[in-house]
Amino acid sequence: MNYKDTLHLPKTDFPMKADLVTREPERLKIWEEQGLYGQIQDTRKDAPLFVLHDGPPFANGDVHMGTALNKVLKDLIVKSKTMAGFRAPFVPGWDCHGLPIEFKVVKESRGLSPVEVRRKSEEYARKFIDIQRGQFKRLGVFGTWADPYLTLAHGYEAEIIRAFAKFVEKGLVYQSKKPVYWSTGAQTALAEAEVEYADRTDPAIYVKFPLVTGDLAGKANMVIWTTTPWTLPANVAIAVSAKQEYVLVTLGRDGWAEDFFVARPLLESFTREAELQVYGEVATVTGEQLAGLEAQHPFLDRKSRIITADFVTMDSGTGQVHVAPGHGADDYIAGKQHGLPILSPVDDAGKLTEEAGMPAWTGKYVFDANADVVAHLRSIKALLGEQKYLHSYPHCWRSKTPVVFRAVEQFFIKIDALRADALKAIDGVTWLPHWGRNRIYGTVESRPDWCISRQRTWGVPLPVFYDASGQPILDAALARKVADLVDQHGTNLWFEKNDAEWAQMLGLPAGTTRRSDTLDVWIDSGVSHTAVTAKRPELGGSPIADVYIEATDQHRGWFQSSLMTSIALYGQAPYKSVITHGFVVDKDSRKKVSKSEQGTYAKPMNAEHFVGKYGADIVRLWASSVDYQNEVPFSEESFKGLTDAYRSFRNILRILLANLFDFDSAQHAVEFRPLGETGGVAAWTRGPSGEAIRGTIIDRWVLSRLQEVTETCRKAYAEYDFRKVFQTLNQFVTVDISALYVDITKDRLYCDAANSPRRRVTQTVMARVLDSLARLLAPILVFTADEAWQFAGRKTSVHLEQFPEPDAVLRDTALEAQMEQLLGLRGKIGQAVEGARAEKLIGNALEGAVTLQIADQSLYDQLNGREAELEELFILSDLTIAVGGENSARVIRTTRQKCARCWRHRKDVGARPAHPELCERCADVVEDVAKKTVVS
RNA sequence: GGGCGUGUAGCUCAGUUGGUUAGAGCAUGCGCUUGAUAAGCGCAGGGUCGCAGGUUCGAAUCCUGCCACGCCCA
Repeated sequence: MNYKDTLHLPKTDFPMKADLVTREPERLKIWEEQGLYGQIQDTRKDAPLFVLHDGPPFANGDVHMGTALNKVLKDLIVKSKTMAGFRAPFVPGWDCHGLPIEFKVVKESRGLSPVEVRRKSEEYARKFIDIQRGQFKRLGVFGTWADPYLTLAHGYEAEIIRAFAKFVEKGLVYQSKKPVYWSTGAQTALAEAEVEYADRTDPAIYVKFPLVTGDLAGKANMVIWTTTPWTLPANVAIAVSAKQEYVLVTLGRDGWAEDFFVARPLLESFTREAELQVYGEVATVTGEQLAGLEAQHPFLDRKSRIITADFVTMDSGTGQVHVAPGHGADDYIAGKQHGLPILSPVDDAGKLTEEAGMPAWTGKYVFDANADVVAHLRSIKALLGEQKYLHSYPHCWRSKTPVVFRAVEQFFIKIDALRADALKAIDGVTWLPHWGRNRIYGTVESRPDWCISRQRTWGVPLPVFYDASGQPILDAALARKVADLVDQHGTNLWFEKNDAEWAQMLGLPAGTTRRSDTLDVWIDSGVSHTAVTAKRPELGGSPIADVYIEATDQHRGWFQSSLMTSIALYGQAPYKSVITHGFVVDKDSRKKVSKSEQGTYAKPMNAEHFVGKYGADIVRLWASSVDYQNEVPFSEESFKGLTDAYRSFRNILRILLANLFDFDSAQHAVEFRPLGETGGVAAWTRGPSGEAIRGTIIDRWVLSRLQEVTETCRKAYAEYDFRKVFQTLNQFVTVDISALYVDITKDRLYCDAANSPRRRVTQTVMARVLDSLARLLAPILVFTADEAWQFAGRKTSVHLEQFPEPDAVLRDTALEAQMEQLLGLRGKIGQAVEGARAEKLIGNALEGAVTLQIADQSLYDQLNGREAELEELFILSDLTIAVGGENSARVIRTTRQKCARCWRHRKDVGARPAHPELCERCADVVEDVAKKTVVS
């Protein structure tokens, strides 16, 4: 007879195949229709507020795995905080202005007017905002997607200008002609964060400067070393090291010889590299003694003054440094100290101007002019040596052209006025990982004044007017008036109206002009604490957020720009804690995945590719499984491994659901109760009849483990340690639930009478595990957890729920320890069974008769007489236990008969004459089933 | 070149104040099951814990140096 029909086999419609790629969008649509995000906020209306403030991604390019990691991590925080009982709104944003967009637009169509460039740039930004928004939503990220914050919104732009007004009011803004990083490719000043270093070969030359004052006038020469010959037209001084010894030596070659000053430590390397002979030493002086003398510029009618400076090192060169205050930061400072002129005879495109004083070079790109300068120096016999010099040199991150230092009129924010407060504020912030504190501290400690003006079109205009004489009017009230107009009309107004119209609108005298400079985009995103955090009612009205989380490069970027502006505006940091994550890098090349490299990868790196191939839940599982605090190596291979982890989660949810097919918790659930005096062990009482049933070891153990897992996960979520959540749940699911609990309880679930107490106990435990698992997984597997929740018969989304609370009554550490021992014994049995199998004694373990020898007397005493429970626990038919020796197991073939229904080999098979093939338990069940069938 | 950080099995990661034979999941191999079945279970192989010294009865863990990689700075 076939008894299969009398079993309670698992049954569910929850599909084994996830098919996330088609199913996720359907669920997404339902969530949207229900307004799930709004519902979540409603359920948390009165809960304590937790604000994660979104750092705005740039509105350019597709969402790649790096962006996806960032956004998913944010979502994991927001969702886990929500489920921990907070009201955690998420307002996503985009950084919309800036060079990369303008660059693309200008490249596409040349010769556009500023107004047209801005219109196209906005179009471009909005296009990518839509693309990215779609991709972020598809990843299951919840937030106010219909109403994000955009730095190009009129209201936001107005706040930027108001912030500027405040800076002006506090006397933080000044204008100065100062050397800045200048991109000749993009024709603008660059922020430090926009500069990247790359190798480059330049001519390194030694240049003669004859002394023209002092005793040695006409008799001795200075000699400098430089790798930027094109800056020589701007030379106004030569710096020496005050305390350093300089030796006057006679140098020459091929019959020619002259006297030169050279720093003693560099004499050897200089003469070797310049291939000069040392004919004799004439005198020795210190740098201080040289100071004040003047040398003749090699090709211009100008004197170059000898000065002392700290930045002169003995690393390379001659110990005499060519100083061009218009072309270097150190040079500028030295120039200021000594009252030297600031020359910068280079135009926006990096071409030498007439001011350079060399008509033949006018219009030459500076890096091309190098060769002309060298040739000219050689022809006038001022060149003492030349080499090719490979060095790491700053380049523009956008145009990839080498950067020049160029002095232009720019506006700056005085960092010195903010530095002390900023450093103090840094120590009031929690940095995660903790070394982030040092990172930003060092950056803030050493950063120079903030150059906030840009010669670009796609940005917020610098709200400064110039009087008839061309002097800037730095006036907060005026800037605020501009802000009010911008609030209504947007910043396009600045470009659409002319000077006269602006003067009229603001009541300024005729002849007042304005310029086309825009503000550094780091100001845009840097004031989001004011334009968003403080302004959005749902975010609580304070500019201070609970947490910022971005990639590590933002220590120099957004974390810092936000900090400095916040210090200027409020005197405090805009965040309570800052978390950083590493970059996603290609596993093989170790190359960072970034937008500017997009399209250059051999392998796909777009989030869309992986979402479309595997599903968002897999991408999220990936994000939760990696060590995000470090660099995150990424390959499709390792990504595939996660699909297996996903499957184990899904299959567990499925088998739990399936085993609960005839379980109605209101009707069948048993109660958990402490056992009282016998200890913390839990027992159960059945509802209606009230008889006490003690759960078996495995039930009580799983419940205990569930409490531990719950506690661990809650704590890990609170510490943003998602990897730990992943590991913990993964192991719980694969080992404790799948390999142990589900496997062990199959017999009772399938074969016991439907209402058998131990069957209902098991289902009660499984229901509890399912419930906890779905909640604990919900922030990570947003779609799958919700799907399981729905199949568990819940009418609303799991995302409206809270995390389970660990129940101390159900925790039983003594039992856990005992289980540890039992699992050790289980291992011994497993090995013995394998052995017996290899010898063809048995096929499967149920055919074996196992004798288990237990070394520990007290364990044996506890187990003796509980063979039936142990047979179930070890999934055996025939177990005998003995004590002594060491833990071991022996297996022979059992002599017991196999029950045709439960397939176990039992002593009592055939005890019921009516059912000769069955064990008693199965006979009872079958008879009961038969009766019922007759009745109905 | 300087600062910060990282380096444990093919992959993703655990390794408590130093303490038995360094663990888990996945992957691999070999079996079992066919009543979770495009599933489930078991067993096995796989690591000189980046390298070299040192402290210690004992080091993946503490110290020093080096190597590789990353970020930041020059």
